[in-house]
Amino acid sequence: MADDRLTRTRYEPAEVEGRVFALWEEAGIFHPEATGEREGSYSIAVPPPNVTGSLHMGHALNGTLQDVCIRLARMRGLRAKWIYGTDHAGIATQRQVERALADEGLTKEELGRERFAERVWQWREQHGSTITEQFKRLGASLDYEDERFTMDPAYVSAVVHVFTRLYEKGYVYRDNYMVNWDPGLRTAISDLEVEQRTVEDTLYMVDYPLESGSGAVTVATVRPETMLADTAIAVSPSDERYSRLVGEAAILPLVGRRLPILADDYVDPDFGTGALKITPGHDPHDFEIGRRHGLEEITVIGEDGRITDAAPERFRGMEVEEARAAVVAALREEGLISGTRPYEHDVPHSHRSGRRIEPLISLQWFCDMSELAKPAIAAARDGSLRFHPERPWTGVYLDWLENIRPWCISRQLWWGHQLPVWYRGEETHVGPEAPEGEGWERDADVLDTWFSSGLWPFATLGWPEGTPELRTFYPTNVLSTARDIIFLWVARMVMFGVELTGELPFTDVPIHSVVQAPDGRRMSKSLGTGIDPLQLIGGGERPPVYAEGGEFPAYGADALRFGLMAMSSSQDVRFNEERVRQGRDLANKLWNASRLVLTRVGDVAPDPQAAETVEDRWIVSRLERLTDSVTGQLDAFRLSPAVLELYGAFWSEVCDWYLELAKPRLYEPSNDAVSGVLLHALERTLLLLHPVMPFVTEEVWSLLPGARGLLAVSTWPVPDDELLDPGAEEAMGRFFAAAGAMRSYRDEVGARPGTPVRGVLEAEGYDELHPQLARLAQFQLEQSVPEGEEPLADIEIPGGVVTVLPSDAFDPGEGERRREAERERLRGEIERAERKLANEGFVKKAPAEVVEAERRKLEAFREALRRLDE
RNA sequence: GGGCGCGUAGCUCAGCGGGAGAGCGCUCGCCUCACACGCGAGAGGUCGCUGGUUCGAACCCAGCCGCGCCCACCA
Repeated sequence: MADDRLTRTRYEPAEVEGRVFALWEEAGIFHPEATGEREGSYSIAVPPPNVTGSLHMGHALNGTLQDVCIRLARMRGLRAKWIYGTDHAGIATQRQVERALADEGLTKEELGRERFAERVWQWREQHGSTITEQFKRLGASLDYEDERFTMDPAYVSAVVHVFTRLYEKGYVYRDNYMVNWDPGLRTAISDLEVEQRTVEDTLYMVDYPLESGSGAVTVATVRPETMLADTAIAVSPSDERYSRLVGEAAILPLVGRRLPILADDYVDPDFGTGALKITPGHDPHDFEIGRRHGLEEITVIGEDGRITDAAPERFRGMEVEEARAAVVAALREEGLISGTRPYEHDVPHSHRSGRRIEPLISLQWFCDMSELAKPAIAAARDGSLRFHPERPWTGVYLDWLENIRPWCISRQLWWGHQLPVWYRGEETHVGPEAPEGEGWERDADVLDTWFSSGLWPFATLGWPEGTPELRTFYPTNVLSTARDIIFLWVARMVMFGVELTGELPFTDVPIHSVVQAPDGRRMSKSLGTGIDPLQLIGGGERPPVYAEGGEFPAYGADALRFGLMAMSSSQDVRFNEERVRQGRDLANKLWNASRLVLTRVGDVAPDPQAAETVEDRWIVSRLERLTDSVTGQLDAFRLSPAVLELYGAFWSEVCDWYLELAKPRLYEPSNDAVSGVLLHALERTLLLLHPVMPFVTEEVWSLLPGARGLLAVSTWPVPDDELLDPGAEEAMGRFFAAAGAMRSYRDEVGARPGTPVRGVLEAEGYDELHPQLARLAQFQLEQSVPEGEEPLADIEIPGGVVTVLPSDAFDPGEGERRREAERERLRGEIERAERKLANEGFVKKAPAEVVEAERRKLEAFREALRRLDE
């Protein structure tokens, strides 16, 4: 009956995982039928990884979390679909391919746009399956049979449809406006792709001579090169120093342009000199001021990051840094720099290229978000969209939406969704195809990747077509992510979802930890702080963030999953290999406990009703409580407590106590009753642990007696109050305390291993458990103190004492030492309790039951001390 | 400049108003017929500091010190 596999004393993930995963795939359980009914269905759309990406710790954590939800739903009998697919990831992918081309000595310009696109598709062919294989290694039960890509034809047409629709509604528009220009990538980027970095700059004081010839206005700037595009000087309306100059003009040095001096509230009279040079072409604030006052917008820095022909000839073609030096030198020559000082401030940088952002006025496409944001705000307010944990993420989400600004959606890239916009002279057409007639040219720009990602939960299901998939699996249930893309992605999906489908795309948004490197830095490939999840699963080289170096053992996927769930809560955590090891140990423990049970049980079915002893009724009862608690934690997305509770309950209650208690009966020839309970305990453990540790649990499940299907589609247990037994729980609680006290006694007294201590049990409530207590505590319990023997000590246990008799287990001298120590402790406890009860405030104001409990404790301590002193 | 969070055992982290917890590490004893990736027993915390509220505070409030994150383009 015992399977050969059960002879192994180690659980070997490498041997099991591939085999078990194949079983799931063959059974097709990851691909639910699209019945057209939303009722009875459950879905999650995976945050699509970059097509050419590879699995990092964030994927592993988020993937596990989602897989737990999906597996739980599947076990509840729902048609559970975990929507799979990848993102074309415009900038990231384009850069990878460009780098590959560079290795061949090519540039994308040499290839041309079409051939470049072909190269990207080829690249995707080569690298696109990597991440899929890695998700499988993790055990992720994604619907691999129905994989999507954001550049699939159907997806592309969904994107075109959305763009057109939003254009027709007036939300999407084209404007000449100030954007964040990334000089490295040569494209505009959105506000969210900009990060502030602290930079050491020099603040220059520059004198601008007045047109009247009587003196000069001094302005402060950290970017002297932009003065070439100055079109005004602004001062505060309240600044008396300058009030007489308002309406006059200054002459721009090096250029000679006439600069009107105007008053604007934006200017802070207390900063710098109180006079501000206005450069509408290269500063967002100045741009606003310029528009308010109708100033000319001059561009001296081009999209290539070089000085344009709008500047004096001697500066043209220079890089920004170069131009700055040249301008400063020229000003110095003319004696116009009246001072400098070091200046530390935050400067926008491109999140992608790391380059300093060049604010430029550029003709781009924008999406006005103000109307779209309204229902997204309402959904979070009325609780139909729920973040987990609710605080602080609901607030973070709302703050952003309530201050939302237009979104620059066009990108000057080659890889992505090309804008469905055609131009002919002054005419503009928006739609899937060019209008009739000659001479229409398509806009060369592509959309921000997040524009297409925003459609993910429904475009993957075939929207805008009313497909069976869409009807069955939309709206989805859960969207799980780390906080870093709440704005970039989550909020936009909500806005698009409501606008386009009329429904929230999901209702629950668990926000999980960001896993940091063990040293607290961000995990990143470039910093060398990343840890490859696959090397934890299958073993591999330890990265240098670990001082000790060496190799990771092959912990296995279950171990990694457990470790990630255990270490991640709501706040950021440092990666903790110990948790992964704990997961491996748990898998091994489960394996070995299963071996014990499966190699000994009789031919019976799991049966909680077979309980015949207190300990049987106790473990059955405990398992119901565990089921209830774990289910609640999982439903609330509190994975870490759930997983730690499962660990603790299985290890200590099932293994350390119950299995040990069950052994004598298990080893008897006729063991049906205990077998039924043991199998029930094992079965319940496997069910509860399966979403987190699918591989070991499925493997053990296949070894259970009797024909059964896959654990992955077995029924998630519902707690049954009928099986609770508070009496048994209380009795066993006393039993554990007694066994603990007796074991401590043995240890402190230095009892010889294997030799029982003799004693007499003089306590209430152990009738049935007498022999078990003796066995597990290693005592030889006799009926009464024999004639002529002098007891050595009393061990206090719930409901009485164990009187210790002389034996050859230890030297009695040790006993007295221990008794004295115990007296000390009790005296301390009594003093503490007396002091508390002497406090009038406590006695008068604390709830009666608390005071009463304190009195009972005091009495118990006094009683114990009396017994010791007898 | 706004906002949020964190500081609990050597380490990584739970707990968030009624006598300080887990895993690892450490100490002691055990290769006990499921498991040494194991079993049993222990040691180890002024719960960042200072005030306050309360009969009672790691937990609530205020201030401070030290970290971190998000949002924000005062030249």
